[in-house]
Amino acid sequence: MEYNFRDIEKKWHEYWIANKVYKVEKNTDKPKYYVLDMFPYPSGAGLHVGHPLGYIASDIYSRYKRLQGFNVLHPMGYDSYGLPAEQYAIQTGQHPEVTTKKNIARYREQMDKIGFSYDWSREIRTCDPEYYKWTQWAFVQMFNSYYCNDEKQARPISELIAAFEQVGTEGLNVACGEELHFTADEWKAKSEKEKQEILLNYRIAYRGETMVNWCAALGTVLANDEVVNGVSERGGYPVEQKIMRQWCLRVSAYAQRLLDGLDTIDWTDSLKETQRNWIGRSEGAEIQFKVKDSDLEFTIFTTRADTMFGVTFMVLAPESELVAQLTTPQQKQEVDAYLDRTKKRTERERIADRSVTGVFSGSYAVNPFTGDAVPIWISDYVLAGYGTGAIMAVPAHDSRDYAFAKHFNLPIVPLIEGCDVSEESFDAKEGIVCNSPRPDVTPYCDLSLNGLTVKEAIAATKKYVAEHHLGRVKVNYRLRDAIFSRQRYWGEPFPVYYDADGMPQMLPVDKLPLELPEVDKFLPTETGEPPLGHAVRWAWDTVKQEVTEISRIDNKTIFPLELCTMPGFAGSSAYYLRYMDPRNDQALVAKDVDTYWRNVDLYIGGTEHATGHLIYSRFWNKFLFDLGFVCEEEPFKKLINQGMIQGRSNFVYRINGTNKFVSLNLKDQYEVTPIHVDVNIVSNDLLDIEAFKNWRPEYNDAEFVLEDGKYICGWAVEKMSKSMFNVVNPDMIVEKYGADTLRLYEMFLGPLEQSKPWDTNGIDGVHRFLKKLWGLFFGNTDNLQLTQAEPTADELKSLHKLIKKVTYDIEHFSYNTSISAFMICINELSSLKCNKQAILEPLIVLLAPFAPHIAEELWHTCGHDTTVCDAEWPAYNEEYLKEKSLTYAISFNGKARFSLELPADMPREEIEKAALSHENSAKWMEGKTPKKIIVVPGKIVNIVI
RNA sequence: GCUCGAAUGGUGGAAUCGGUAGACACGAAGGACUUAAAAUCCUUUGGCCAUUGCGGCUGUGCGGGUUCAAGUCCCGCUUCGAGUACCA
Repeated sequence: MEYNFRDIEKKWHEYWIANKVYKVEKNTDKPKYYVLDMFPYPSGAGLHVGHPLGYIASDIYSRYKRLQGFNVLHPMGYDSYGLPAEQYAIQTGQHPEVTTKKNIARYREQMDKIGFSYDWSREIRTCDPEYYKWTQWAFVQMFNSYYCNDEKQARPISELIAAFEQVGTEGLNVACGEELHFTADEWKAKSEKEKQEILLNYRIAYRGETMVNWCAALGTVLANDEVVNGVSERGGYPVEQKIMRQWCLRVSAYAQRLLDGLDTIDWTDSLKETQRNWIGRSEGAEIQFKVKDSDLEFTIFTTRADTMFGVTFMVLAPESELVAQLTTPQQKQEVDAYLDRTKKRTERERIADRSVTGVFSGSYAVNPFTGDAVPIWISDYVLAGYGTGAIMAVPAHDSRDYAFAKHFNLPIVPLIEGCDVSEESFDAKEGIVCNSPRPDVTPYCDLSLNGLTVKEAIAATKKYVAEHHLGRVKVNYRLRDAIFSRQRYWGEPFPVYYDADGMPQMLPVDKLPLELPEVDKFLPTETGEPPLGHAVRWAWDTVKQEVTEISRIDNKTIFPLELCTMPGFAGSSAYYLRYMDPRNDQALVAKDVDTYWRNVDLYIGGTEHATGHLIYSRFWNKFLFDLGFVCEEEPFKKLINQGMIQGRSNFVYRINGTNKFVSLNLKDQYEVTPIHVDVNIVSNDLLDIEAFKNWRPEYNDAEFVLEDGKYICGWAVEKMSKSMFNVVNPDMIVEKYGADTLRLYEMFLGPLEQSKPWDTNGIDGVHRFLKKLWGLFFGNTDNLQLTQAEPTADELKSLHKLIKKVTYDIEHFSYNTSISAFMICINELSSLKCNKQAILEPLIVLLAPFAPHIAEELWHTCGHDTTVCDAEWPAYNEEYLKEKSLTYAISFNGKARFSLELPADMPREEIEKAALSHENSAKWMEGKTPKKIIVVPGKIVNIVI
């Protein structure tokens, strides 16, 4: 009987659905295991062959864990809010909901063909009101919370208000936008509006004036991780800096916990490193500088407190508030001109053009350590958003300050013994400090750093600064708060309206979800409001329900509802929690359900989310943890990044000026132009000439220069994209070879975590393997050939070797080598002509995670009426693996020379004797006596002569 | 620039703790079956030399080192990839 994968796969898909084989419920009798894929954004292009790579890997692991007796949660859903659907809607007028539904249906159809073991009854979609109710709910919780630095956790904002009423800001240590100081009486005297303004400074979800990445082409702001190389990640449009009032999440409050948490989870070092860099903790000091001939004072941040004696100028960011205060009348014109020029530059231009620019403010600062007055400059190499937006410049030991000093001819004072700063700065934090203070000047303060190492000098300076109230020790983080507003339609609406004072108010939780209204246009309104501004009725009706006294609403406030929507990462930040309890309308996740499933044991997805989703999710989860809604602080215990599948493009070579194409190895004899050819009409780099002629009309009468009667195409690794004609759809592979072959082949391609080009060239090998396996059961006949005979030692050894190997490999996500092991085992059993049920049945179970369809078919063929998913993972028996004899490599001075078969239980002295007395040994001994003999049991005997 | 990772036959890759490098698969060459093709099976396949036999030499990007023994560990480079980029 032929291995008819089409019938088999169809049959078992239907069976799995009909019998709800993959449905999973909380079951306290069994240990739980939660395997999660990063849910996809359903794009119009459908899945290509790269998408399922991670899904197959996680499916194998889920099925394996289930066979081991775990209750496995393995869900799937769709990240269905986002820019592309909306962009498409603007272009075509098709409602994003329509295209999204269509795309989801296509994704589902494609995924179903591959035979995943998802529990589809738990499917979620981020654009579903039942789902985004809980996204909005979480936002309300964040609005109603602040972050307490002492307790290192989020607390209800009501506690903060109570504290203000009792003691004001006395002893306050909380995360905030700017440090405010007031007494309890002052607080009580404030108007309601003033109080609300102040509270926004502390809320975890707050509205703040922030410098945002504004993308004019998309008409919206973008988060830092959505901007790549100064252009938008989606679409590649230019991005500029702009100050806007936006909803923000105080992610920065969690910076230290996000950093510390990395030590408790099993992620790759490189991914942890990426997150550490993104969080960007740096320890340093804030030091105050007085302005000469003025009462003004300002603060700078530095990690090199040891270089205080080498400060030769100060620099302010152009956006700094200090610029206006410190610019002298004489310099005003020049400074204004500079600010004007800087503002006009987009982020991208600033990145592209690194030339040194700046302007003198006219003011001088007094170095508290030397008493020197140093000029204060303004330059865009200092960033407003980091530290205090002002720096002390030490050109001798900072390359940027150095470039600036050279350009504007400012002094450079070296502070490390023996360093040469004539050509470049000495940035390394090493060496012995000198010139601090300089020997030729009278000391201004009683601190001397001379003779100390840089490390010691930093510590000494910090201590001095703290003791003399010149500043304080400070830790800064690069991680910024997340900007949470998007001026878009296709996203979660904010459950927010504005009261008569223009202050934001949350809708009551029992009114959630606030549903996204219908609009007829997806562009901003004529008055520049976001697209939701078109939904006049919606805005009005929603607020009317909440604000009993309509008259309180200022008539001029036409849209008292928040018209922005939430960004893409909102919906994906807690979706793993919702899978646990997807239909619960009382809670994000019920307590008992949460304490059973807890968190994700294995998360598989791409590295592209390292600084976006994986930071936001961890933040979001920690926040929910603080408020007691979830029981685990980290959402993803173990994380594996599957590599990217690149495209493998094929080329034909057209002889210039003709319609004649020349095969790869002859192309150098002609002047040719390489042309991308659809990889789907190329097989093993051989062009299907007829298909090529029919591919496009202009090739109908193409001529060919062949080699050995074949046309061989060239190839290159490129991004998988339509324009390169290198997109391979999983459906086509499934159609041609079956889902099991696709699954095996994707895993066989190479290590899971490695990026690699898709190359169909080797797929015949794994397909052949399945056919061979099939042949073991049926031979060349139509009937099952299984016997009940006792297996031989060789057969048992072959099987148990496989069990051991496959178990080890799955645990280590080394799927490619376990498939090799299957191939070896099948080859061995084929040559042994093994058709014994006692051997083949456990083998089916081992294969079930990888190739579930054929495994299910053979399992039932063996006479089982339950599904193979409920079988038990076989255990191996070391007894069967024991060798009677071992092959030793006999080496002389480390160089292996010949091999020797020796009994397994031979004692060490006997082994040495046997090696030395072997007929070949005399030749390599060259008549010398061995100095030393090293025996590695079962492996090697090395004779040192 | 900084951080991290990688480099092994014609190709994808294996070598799990430092122990016979190249498993497994593709491709290629030759052969069997077949009128023929497909499918299937068998043999060879890192390079060089010897192939009338055994075999020998060499070999994991480059240069050093540690070790009885290095693809694997250490030092210094080269190339490629990923992330990040005026973060003071």
